[in-house]
Parts: sequence; structure tokens; C-alpha cells
Amino acid sequence: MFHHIQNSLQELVSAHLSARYGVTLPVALEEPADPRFGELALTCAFQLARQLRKPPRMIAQELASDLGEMPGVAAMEVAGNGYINIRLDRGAYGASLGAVAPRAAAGGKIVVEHTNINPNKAAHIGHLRNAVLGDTFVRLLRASGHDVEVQNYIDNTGVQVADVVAGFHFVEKKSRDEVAEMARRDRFDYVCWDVYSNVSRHFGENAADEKAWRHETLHQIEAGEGELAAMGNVVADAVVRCHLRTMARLGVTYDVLPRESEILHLKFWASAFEQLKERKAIYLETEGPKAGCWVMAGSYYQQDAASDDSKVIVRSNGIVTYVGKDIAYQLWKFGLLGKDFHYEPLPGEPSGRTVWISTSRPRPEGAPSFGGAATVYNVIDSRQSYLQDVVAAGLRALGYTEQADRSIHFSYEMVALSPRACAELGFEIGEEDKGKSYVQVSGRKGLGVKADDLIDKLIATALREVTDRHPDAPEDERHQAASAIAIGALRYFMLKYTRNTVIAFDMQEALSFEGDTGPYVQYAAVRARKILREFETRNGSLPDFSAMDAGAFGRQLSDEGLWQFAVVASKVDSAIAKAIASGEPAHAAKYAFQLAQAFSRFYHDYPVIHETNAEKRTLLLWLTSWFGHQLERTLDVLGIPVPPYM
RNA sequence: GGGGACGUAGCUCAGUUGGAUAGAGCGGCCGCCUCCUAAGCGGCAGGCCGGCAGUUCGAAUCUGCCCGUCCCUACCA
Repeated sequence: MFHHIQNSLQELVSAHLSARYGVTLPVALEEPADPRFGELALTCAFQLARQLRKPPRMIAQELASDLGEMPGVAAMEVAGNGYINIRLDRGAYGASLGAVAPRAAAGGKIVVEHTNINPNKAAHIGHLRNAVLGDTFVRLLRASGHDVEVQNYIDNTGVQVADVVAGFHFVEKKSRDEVAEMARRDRFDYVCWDVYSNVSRHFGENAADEKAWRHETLHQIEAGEGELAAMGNVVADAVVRCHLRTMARLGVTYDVLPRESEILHLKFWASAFEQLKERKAIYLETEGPKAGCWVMAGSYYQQDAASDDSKVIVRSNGIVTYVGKDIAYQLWKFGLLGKDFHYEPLPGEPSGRTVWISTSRPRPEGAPSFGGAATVYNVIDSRQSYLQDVVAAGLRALGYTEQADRSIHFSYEMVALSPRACAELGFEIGEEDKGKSYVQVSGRKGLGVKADDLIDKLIATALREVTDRHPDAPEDERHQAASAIAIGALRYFMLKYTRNTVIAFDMQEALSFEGDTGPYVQYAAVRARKILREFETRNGSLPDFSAMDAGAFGRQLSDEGLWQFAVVASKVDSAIAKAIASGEPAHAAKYAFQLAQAFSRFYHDYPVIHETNAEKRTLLLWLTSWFGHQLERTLDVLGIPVPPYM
């Protein structure tokens, strides 16, 4: 509702400015920090002051009287040097709050690619940040009416998978069948975690083995033939399944899983390669250390590039780099490659929605049409910004400038470990890391917090809290509540930091359920539901809310506390729009927290059920119900469930 | 060397395209459970917004130069 008023006022004022003064400028409508200044404030008098060569206060006075009556506005006051403070008509505003704003989709399909975990080991907390950020952004976009497709790219033929295969084969001396047997058991991704760190350690001590084993394994995997290739499929498929299960615990889902093996087998790269060569986006280097490589000139992907800067796209041995494959994949996402994957439903996925996975053989099943996006968001950590620049430059070099502009690197900083977390986990910190405020996680070193371990720990902690408060509740119910709380705590923790903040993961902070946390927000939702349930238990049903007209809202919302509460709770759409515009899911999380804070105060200050004045009681119940709806809408966007009780 | 990010309360972080008195959580101290769940509420203490200059009616926010921290800069991904 707030969002709606903001937009219409902006239009009105903007039209007035151009008619009255012949100027067009973006009308700044801010929300004053101090509620005594009203709900909105115009600062355009300041912006106009220089152009009109008049003091801002005079312009403000002129504007305020010229604008006169505006719909939904009760009063305008000139304040300070030239602010125009706007007070909304509380009765009309209150009466309009229940209305649901229509959502118009516009701008074509948006592809969001996230998660993208190498299928060679268990997911860790860094991957969680990626998935939660991506999933939440998807929910934000969908909540505002966009058509969104979620892709999770599976690099099942890369070095990381090859290294684990080499570990199983050369170090652990396991056959393909033995690995397949292990893969059927629980938490195979944990087994791979150890195999990977073991083989990485071995490679660190034995460079010859690294070169030989990796070469042999990669060669088989890329050819798609041999024992090691078969083992690679077993490992990657099983680990992908583990990852999907881990993400499902957090409510993270996907529409399609494009795999690198199909990029290879369906010759995606060959098509992209032809386009790149034809458009002279890349060239064959003839001299220097990169002789024999197909490279992209540095000037394509960075300003002020040194003249000899270039990025290898195809190695001198003819094998394409990851970036090259990524350019092909990116072209496909926009429908520019002239090729498509084949798809099959991923078997064994829980019902509800089908997850499709790419396959190289045509399948009869009617898969939806994937790719062909108008806009693409790649949720990838900031360390890869250089490579993302190269990918976008590839599109641009092919003449797809619009798509390059709509190819957005949704970057975020890494999740590192606080020194205390390292100590708790029993990791030895190297000398060079001692003085640092955080330590980077490393799959190769096995240094990190596994996602499932963290989730388990959160559930156990939450279960203790729930059991303390509800010792007599059935166990499965308590467990359900604890799981919801754990998800809330984890997702909120991953979202509360803005994207360019490095998270120094600290177990105690992550396990905290008080203050600026998910459970605090969930608690507000639980209590709102409880009040309504309690009232119904005592009185049979809720009162008839249709009796609440603008007059009643006007009378009751003259109470400053209730009015402020209603205003805050009316800003859901505004918060979602802001989070999308700024690309910061953290803003939506922050808003959810502010909502919960407002409710906590309301809960404390207004005993709803015990209110004796009938009109006021009805309004309090209506506010509680409507607030609950608003908060749950916000929580839904954050992917945070509401526990049955806490 | 080049590119990028960051520096705000003891700690961890917000700060909406430059706006009114710089906020939150945690930690510290003091209060509040006969009353819809205290995972809560209220209060107090705590800041030359890294430094210096500039831009202007106005700067934590924009520009330049310093200081400090981190990331990237592979024929790895």
C-alpha cells in the first residue's frame, strides 16, 4: 500500500513540476527518520533552488500550496530549510490496507543461476550463502510478478571431480563398483570430502602424481570412456543428489540442472567457437608464452588493459577452458547459441515440482522450454568477477551488447572462518593466518564447515530450546518446530549481511536465536497467530472486520503507536521493490526484522484480547491478523517458515 | 605493478540515487513475567563515520591524495 502511495505521489509531483516550472527531475520522496515529520517528505525544493534562483523554503511553500489537495494526503507542512512533510489520511489509508495490490509481470524471462557446487564433495557454508542469496533473490523476483527460471549448473567433468576420482582410484584403490556401493549409502558427499582433501594433500607432496593422475582421469572423463569416466559419473551424480537434498532442507529448489558433460557432448562449445572466430572476438596467438592458444584480447574485458593482456579461451592442446564453456552456456541462456540440451526429469525427486536435468540423448518426455532469457543473473562469488567480465565481454564481442548488459554478475563476498570457529573445529591455523581476522575455507585442505553439520547443529540447539518451553509436546512436533527454527536462523544469518561483506563465520553467532536473528522474526509471527487462535478459542470466532470503515480506522489510528505500527507493516511491497532494485536481499531481511520489532512493541503495549472497547478490540484483532499476513509474506520471500510454536 | 572491495559504538554490521538529532544486534549496567509465550519489552552508557583537502545551501554518502585490511590478476575452476 505504501509503495502504491509513493508511486502515485511521485507521478503527481513530477507532473506538477514539469507543468509549473518546466523541469523534469526524479522526485525524491523520502521516509523521514523521525515519525513526527510525517510519513513522507519531499526534498525537491532543494533540488530546484539553484535552477530557479530562489531560496528552497520559498519554493517549498509555493509547492505545498500549489499542490493543494492530493489523494490520500491529509496535510503537507513546510519544515526546516525547505522540506515538505506529508501526512497521510489515516482513515483512508487504514481502510485501504487490506486490498491486495495486483502484480504485473514485465520484462521477459529472468534466469537466475545459483548454487553451482562442484559435485565432488559436501556443500559447505560458502555454498550456503550462494544458494540462500540466489534462492531469496528468486523469491523476491517472483513475489513482484516476474517469470523466473532457476538453473543450477553442474560441472561434472571438471578438475575437481577428476581429483576425487583419482583419489578413489589411485589412493583408495577402489573400483567403480565399490565406489558405486559407497555412493548408495548416506552422506557419500562426506566420504568424498575426505577423499578430496587426502588426494589434494598427496598432490601437494607429489607433483608428478598430480600431473599424471589428473591427466589420465580428465582425459577419460572428457572422452566419456573408461573405468575412470564411469566412476566420475557415479561420483558426480551421487554428490549432486546429496547437494539437492541439503538444499531441499533449506527450501531451495531448482527448475533445471544443465551439466557440463552435455555442453561437451552436444558440442555447445563448437558452436560458440565458430561464432567467436567468425566475429573475430578471439584470435590465435602466434608468439609469446601463449602461442598456439585462442585468446581474447584484454581490451575486450577490461579498461586500461595492458596491451599484452589476454585471456586464454582455448589452450594450445586444443582443450577449451572453463571460461570458454561458460561463454557457450551464457549464449544458450539467452537463446543465442542455436542449440539446446535434451532434458529428462530427475528421478526420485520429491513430488510437487519436477526438476529437469540435461541429457545428451533426445527424450520423449515433454520438457518445458528452458533458457531464452531476457535477463540473466549469475550468482557467483566476487573472486570470479574477472572471469564473469570475460564472459560478458564474449557476448559483447559477438555483437550481443544488450544481452551483455543484461548479463549480471550477482556477486557476493566469501564466507570465511573466524579464528574462534577454527579453534572450535580443531583446525590448525598456519602462521601466516594467525594475525588475520578470518581464515578462508578450503575444500582442498578439508578446512570448512559442512552445510549439513551446521543444519544438524542448529536443529539440535533449537530442539533443546523448544523442549525447554514445551516439554509435553509430542516429539515429532517439537522436531518440526526445531527444524523450522533452524532454517530460519540459518537463512536469516546468510541474508543479514549485504553482499559485499565478507562473513567471518562464527558458530556462536550463527547459533544465536536472540536479537537480529531469524528466530526473533519467527517469534513475532508465531505470537500473532497465537493471539488470533486464543481469541477464537475464547470467543468462538473473530469479529466481523467488514465493520471497519474509514471512520473507524481514522478514530483508532489516531493513536500514534498503532498508526506507526500500521505504517511499518504496510511497507512490504516497498521493501521488496527496494531489495530488487538494489540487488540486496539483505534489505528484505532487515525489513522483516523491523516488522518483528514493531510487532514486539505492539504486543507489549496493547493487550489485544483484553481490550474492553469493542471498536478498538476489533481494530487490534484486525491489525494482528493483517500484520501476520504481511510478516508471513515477507518471511515467504526470505524462505523462512513459521514454526507451529516456539 | 594493474583491477576491485572495504575502513561507522568494545564486537558484528545497517545506513535507502547527498538531506532534518548517524542506527540495530551482541556485549556491559539498571528495571519489567498473577496479565495474548521473557527466543520478549523499557532505560542508561558507549561515535572527530580511517586521515587530509575539495565539490555545495547541506557529505558517513560524491571527487582527489594519503594510511590500513582483504580479494582478483593461470594454458585451475
